[in-house]
Amino acid sequence: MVVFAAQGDPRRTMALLWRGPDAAQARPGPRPTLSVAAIIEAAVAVADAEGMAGLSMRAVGEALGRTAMALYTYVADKAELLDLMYDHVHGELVADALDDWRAGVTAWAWERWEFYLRHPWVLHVSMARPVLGPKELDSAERLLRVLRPAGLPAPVVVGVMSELTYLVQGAAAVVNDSRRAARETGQSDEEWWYARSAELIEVAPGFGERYPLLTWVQSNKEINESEPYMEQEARVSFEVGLGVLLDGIAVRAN
Amino acid sequence: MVVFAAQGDPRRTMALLWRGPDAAQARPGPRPTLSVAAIIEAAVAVADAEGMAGLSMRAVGEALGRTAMALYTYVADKAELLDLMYDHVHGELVADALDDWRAGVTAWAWERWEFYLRHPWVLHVSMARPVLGPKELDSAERLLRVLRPAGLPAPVVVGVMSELTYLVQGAAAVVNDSRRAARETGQSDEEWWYARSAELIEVAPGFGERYPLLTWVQSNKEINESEPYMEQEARVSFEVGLGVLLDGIAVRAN
DNA sequence: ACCATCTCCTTATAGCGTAAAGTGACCGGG
DNA sequence: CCCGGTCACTTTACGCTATAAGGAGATGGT
Repeated sequence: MVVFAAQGDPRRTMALLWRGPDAAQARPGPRPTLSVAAIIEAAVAVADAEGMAGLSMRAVGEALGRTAMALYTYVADKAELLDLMYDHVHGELVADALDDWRAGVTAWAWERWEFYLRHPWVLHVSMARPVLGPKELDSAERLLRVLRPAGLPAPVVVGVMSELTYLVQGAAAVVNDSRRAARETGQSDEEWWYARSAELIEVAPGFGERYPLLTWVQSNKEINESEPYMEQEARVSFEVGLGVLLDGIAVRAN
Repeated sequence: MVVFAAQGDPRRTMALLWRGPDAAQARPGPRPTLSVAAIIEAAVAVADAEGMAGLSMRAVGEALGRTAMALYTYVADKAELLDLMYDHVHGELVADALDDWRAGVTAWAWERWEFYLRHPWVLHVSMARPVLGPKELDSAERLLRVLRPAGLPAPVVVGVMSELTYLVQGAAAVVNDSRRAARETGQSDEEWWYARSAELIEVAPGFGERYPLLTWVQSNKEINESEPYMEQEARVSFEVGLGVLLDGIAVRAN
């Protein structure tokens, strides 16, 4: 369900992204009862609540008391709407440079973490054809400002920027997917894991001999029962991974 | 389009994964003309060629000269088929420990890179409810063997393992998505980028002043015309990111 | 007042996973 | 040797998706 930038009329989409909707001048025909902004807001609400799979033109229209087709007066198609949604929510991101690049990168990473948990559908928008809206570009520029105090050369900065993004997105995706799985199947992480490991032992006897290292890392985990299993797993991996990555950056800093 | 493990009868799926199909004993009724193995093979071929979005029960059935419904004699549903496909292709992965952990991790990473470019649909299978098939677990155990010579404590190993996976998957996803976009839109990376940057300049004058750091990193790129733009971008980011991460691991090694 | 124009609706199409029911081939027991 | 139970496979159908096409009705400029 990865989706690309609108292909119908990129110029139109870019104008909507950068100039906002055209000023309403008096014209024949009934007065519009919706607006691009209202549609974006409703669509974000639907996507936040129902996920990317639940984001349908019908659902957005219904949230606004209209039919699906009514939306096509305001946006070219679903891909354009998604571009607008994507750039819109990037306005929530504000992390900027701190004197200490390490503190700055850490703050940036946690802001992103929260952001992707708040808007899981954003992870399903492809980065292969970036939207290039103002809010997305603003947030990219700010990440570069955050990294600047480390004094890395340009090619390394680009690589590190991508890597940080992949790390947060990958870990956040695990949390999002496990929450969705728990909701859709009615089975919590713990219930799922308990059932699966029982089956695994049954069907694969001699697990400990065949997988000594998996058994080793698994047995060395401290489990906090107050947090769903996969969420804790992903969050701790994120923290550790971020620390290792920061150490790697430090090697090349200054 | 992220998909989870089969939920209908996990025990059945686990048996298929670990024991293979049951031995065929003579029974009334017409002889089967298909097999789970043949269906998996055909489904992988369809998914490799058409992507996750093109993987439909109808398409797989057609590839085998049958209807979609014929498959349901062999697999419980599409989710179970996907689990079987997922574990099956993990049999292609063979990277194992080398004396030098750095060389070992590098070899592992590039094997994964090629793997995800060969099977783009694998990136759309969620890690929140792992399949837990033998081939997937074998490859996880081997990654742990690759990392062992670095002598990291167990919690760090888990974090690093996830981080390496997120890095390869994230970068490979960009390549896969850009190839798919080029195929579906008939517009190469270069054509797309050229058109979009022209629109960007038109709609956002003063780009250089508003985005000095983006302008800086962009102008410091060497572009090799023989490789599609986004692919080169992703591959170079992957190389650089991997190097930085290895440096970070080295800080904690021994 | 009229008409061009615009918003919004209804209808229709092709494709998805899969439930339900029908067809006919095959094997073991009488 | 044939018959009844069983199984492979097909057809049909349902509700879901994005969106093309065309119609209804409201509005502002002339």
